[in-house]
Amino acid sequence: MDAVQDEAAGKRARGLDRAFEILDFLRQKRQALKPNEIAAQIGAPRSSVYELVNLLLSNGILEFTGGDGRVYLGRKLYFLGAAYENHFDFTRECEAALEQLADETRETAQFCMLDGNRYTVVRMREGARPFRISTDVGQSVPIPWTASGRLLVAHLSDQEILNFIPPQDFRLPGGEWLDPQTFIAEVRQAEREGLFTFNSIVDSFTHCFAVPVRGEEGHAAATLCLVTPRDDGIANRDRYLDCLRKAAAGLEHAPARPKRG
Amino acid sequence: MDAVQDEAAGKRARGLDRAFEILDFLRQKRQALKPNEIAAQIGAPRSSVYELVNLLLSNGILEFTGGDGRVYLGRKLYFLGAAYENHFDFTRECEAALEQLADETRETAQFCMLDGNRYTVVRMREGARPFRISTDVGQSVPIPWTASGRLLVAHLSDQEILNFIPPQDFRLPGGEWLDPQTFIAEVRQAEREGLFTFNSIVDSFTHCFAVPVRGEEGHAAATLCLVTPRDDGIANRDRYLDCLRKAAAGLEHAPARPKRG
DNA sequence: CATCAATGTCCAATATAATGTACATATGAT
DNA sequence: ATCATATGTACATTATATTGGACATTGATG
Repeated sequence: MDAVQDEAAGKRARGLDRAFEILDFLRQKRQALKPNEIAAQIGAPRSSVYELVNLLLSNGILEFTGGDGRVYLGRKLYFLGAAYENHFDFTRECEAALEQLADETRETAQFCMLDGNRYTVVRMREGARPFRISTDVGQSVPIPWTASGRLLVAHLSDQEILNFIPPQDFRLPGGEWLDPQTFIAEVRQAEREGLFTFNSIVDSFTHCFAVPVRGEEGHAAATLCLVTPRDDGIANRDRYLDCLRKAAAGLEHAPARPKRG
Repeated sequence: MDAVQDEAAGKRARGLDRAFEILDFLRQKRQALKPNEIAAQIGAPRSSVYELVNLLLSNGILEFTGGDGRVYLGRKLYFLGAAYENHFDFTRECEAALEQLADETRETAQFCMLDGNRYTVVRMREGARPFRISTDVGQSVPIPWTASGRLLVAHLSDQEILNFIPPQDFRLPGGEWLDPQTFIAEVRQAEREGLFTFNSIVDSFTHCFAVPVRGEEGHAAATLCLVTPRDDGIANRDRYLDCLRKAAAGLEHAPARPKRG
């Protein structure tokens, strides 16, 4: 992911950066891996990875699991993540908003945020349809692939957006390239309207709705989304958008509120 | 916490260790702090802390929050923690067990684990009494202060226990010292009986019950506890222990189960 | 005003961390 | 048996990360 800084060949990577590269890689893979596999797949020197993995193991950041010396994210990370969640206590309100959306629309509802320079589904409530439409929670995805992506970068200038999004993320899953200028135009449109909807680029049968959840600084700290079958989405467009806006209003300013104090 | 390795004076700390020391410190404090304050309070060189904090900020591990350049744990940690929780999916069963305990006993019920070489309450359900007895979730506490602590180290040898627990953690909150040999005797007793109960050392009015939740390796991966007023605890001892054992049985082998094979 | 403490930035020195390489072992294919 | 691949360990080299200390700024206090 951050292999961008390979600009100057033969440059050493900093331990901290490599360490978090390893952690992020394990998160993406969602499975325990051997140090050797990690090294090969992230393109890092084996000796460095072994050294870092051992350090992380001794700190409880990684844990042995799955046997054969495989490692995965450790309990310490759970504790740290829980502390974050506790501090910016958005979980309760978030679940309530998703619940409400699911009740009112019977569609799949998602709460999404940026994960660095990519997009991720933080929490999800599946719809009540016989055939559910769902996504992997916690996987990060290129920003341009998603409706929410248009909203989440809207506070940046055009140039900042281009700097922020990795160039290869404009390549869509099918292989075609999305013109960055087209993307930026959609971002500005989303910004003006305070919403974005489209027929999903990542498949051929869903329609996506996204509205911003604004944080203290006034820009989209997160989004609430609905993922629906195309027909239903287009048929219920106005009602669904109303539901989303209502739910988002209930969340505003919640994400940044500290627990006590 | 890990200031133990100050053994050789004038030794440089490794960036990774220092970084996680900072993260852990923020978790303990449960509030945003300025880099300068962090440096002063953990006894690290200011220049090092500034450097590391900036690195962690640029990785999303820390975030500016609270103004005045204060930093706290970042969103990335939440994502990593969520991935851990997802992999070792104990949350659902855990909540169910606590719910059940709360229903049956009306007392405060806790799910506890080791956090490195200390003890921490991972999840809690408050009792239904007019005056609730509760603890801070996520604070780490010396192992010898808790009933659970006797169970969580029972798989170690006597010597390993002494090496594992920081010596100063045998000092009780009142200032008195707990004899390590007494502690070890209690550990062995807890191991034999598969439970530990006592009048809490940290206050004068509670009685604590703890039973192990055994993981795949057969030793206590976690504990379930009840914290009760002393009278009630002693009066209902047998019933409460039955409830705990039943709830723990429902959790066994759950903590280590990966989500998808 | 003078002084002190708190805060952040900058920089050179050197202890050491990241790396490449060699080595050891196991496993499976040819 | 021979070779190739996957995996882990050990170590010397050198690029650099950690650190101490100088410096600048701000705000509070006497």
